[in-house]
Amino acid sequence: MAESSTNYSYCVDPAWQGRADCANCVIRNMMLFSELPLNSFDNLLQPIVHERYDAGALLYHQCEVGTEVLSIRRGLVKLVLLSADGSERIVRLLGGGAVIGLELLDKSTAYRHSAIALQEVDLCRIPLTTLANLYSRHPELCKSVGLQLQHQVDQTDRWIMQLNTGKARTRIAEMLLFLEEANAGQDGVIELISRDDMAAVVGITKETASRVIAEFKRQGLLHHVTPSTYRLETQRLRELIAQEAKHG
Amino acid sequence: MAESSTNYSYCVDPAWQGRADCANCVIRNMMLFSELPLNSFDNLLQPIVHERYDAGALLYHQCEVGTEVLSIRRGLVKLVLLSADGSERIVRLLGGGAVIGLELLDKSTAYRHSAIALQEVDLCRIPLTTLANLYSRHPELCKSVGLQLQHQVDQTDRWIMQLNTGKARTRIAEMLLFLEEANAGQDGVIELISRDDMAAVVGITKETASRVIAEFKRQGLLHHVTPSTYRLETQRLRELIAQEAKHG
DNA sequence: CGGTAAATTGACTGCTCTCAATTTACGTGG
DNA sequence: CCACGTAAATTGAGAGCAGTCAATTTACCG
Repeated sequence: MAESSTNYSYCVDPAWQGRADCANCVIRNMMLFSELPLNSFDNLLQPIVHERYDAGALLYHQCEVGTEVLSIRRGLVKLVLLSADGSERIVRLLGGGAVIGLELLDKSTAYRHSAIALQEVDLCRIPLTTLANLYSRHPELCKSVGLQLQHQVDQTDRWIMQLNTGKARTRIAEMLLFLEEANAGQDGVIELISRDDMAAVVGITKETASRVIAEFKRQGLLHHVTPSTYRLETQRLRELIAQEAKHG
Repeated sequence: MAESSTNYSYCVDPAWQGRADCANCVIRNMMLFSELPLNSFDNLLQPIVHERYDAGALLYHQCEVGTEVLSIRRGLVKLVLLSADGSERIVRLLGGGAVIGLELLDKSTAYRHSAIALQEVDLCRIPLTTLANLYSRHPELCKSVGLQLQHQVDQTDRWIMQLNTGKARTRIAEMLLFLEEANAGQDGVIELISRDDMAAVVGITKETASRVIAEFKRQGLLHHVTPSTYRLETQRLRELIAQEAKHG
């Protein structure tokens, strides 16, 4: 199991930031406020801030008292649970369109996970007060929140079923296909995550993850494209998964 | 992994049923409609039906087209995902106060799991039309739905972290503690689930589950109380879990 | 009391973990 | 641009835990 030896740098001063322009948001149709009329964002007491973070940045920390919900515009974010003994487990990977920190709406004051950027990430920080403000004028916003939660439930169900069941080879294969979908992978080209992160996703050790990935490379299921990206042989990966399943 | 050799009997004609009396519901304060005024339930076009099922009854089936959300009043229900190869995985255990089938609100037509009673279960079937009806008059109902979803997210996170991580002994111990909480166990007395179900919960084989439970009995962590119930030594179980963690 | 399903137990295999060594990749500073 | 240092990834060897298959016992329902 992965050790939490890493000290994630807390990005207090993000590389890029500014007041968000929700009305002209490029991916507005996938975002939390997609159902709201364009003029809803005038006169907000607290502005919605648009920020950019580098890979590795800590967006918020488990148990930290929070006052903002984060809407991801671009890039991949991991939600991590820390256990008593220092090991950590990744319970979700979320990309553009996802909203994290929604547990704050549940009367609680603290975030329930640590959220860490796995790639360069663009996001909007939405203060709870702003959300309450918008909500009072647009109750239908609640439906969007419900959809967000339902998506997270769905992802976690898949997490258990596909990524945390079966042999290591199968799990890693499923994880690669998952990454490909999350990345909206052009032509099956994805950015791999670290072996530690793979291990924390599928519940094996980093050594086993490394062995499996190395084997996949040798078998031509993974092709080096650029220093940081790989192309997946998605069809063959799917066959491999089906094969393991049949064997039982 | 557990095989889906069992054919669950579809309980079309439940043992006990009648129109629900929501205004006088004994556990109204934990239910979906707890925030609604008492007179909201008059003039409903479609009645909310109260039903009772035996252990083993199939409440609904994965992929079945559904028109009702189920509010559990009493008893334990498992949500099961079936994989391509016939193996199954339990992704949630829900008791009184939980609402299942909420994925139907998400524009989808089919249930995403199979729901099966693990004990005698009392529940209310709430037609989607009734829910829409109530919702139009009481938008605050949306908040209750959000809470339900958030609870399910929280349970699934714990599921991955505690019940699907570590050695078999640890997982089973965590599962027993989970059952104890779900049962609101009097004095730590719980009704055990089958070894197959345990296996499908924590992701091991039924044989390993059996070995661990047998060992726990021998070590006095589990005491026979009645033919169907056992008392847990919760404190010692917690110590066992902490022990395994330290060893790492 | 008999029949069937569930649980237990055994023996053996095989996968994954663990610990350790080595190689590769990467960012920094010369 | 290259040299260097550190972190990440790869690989090996051995042990241990869980999976598999099979036999036996126990529990439960009629």
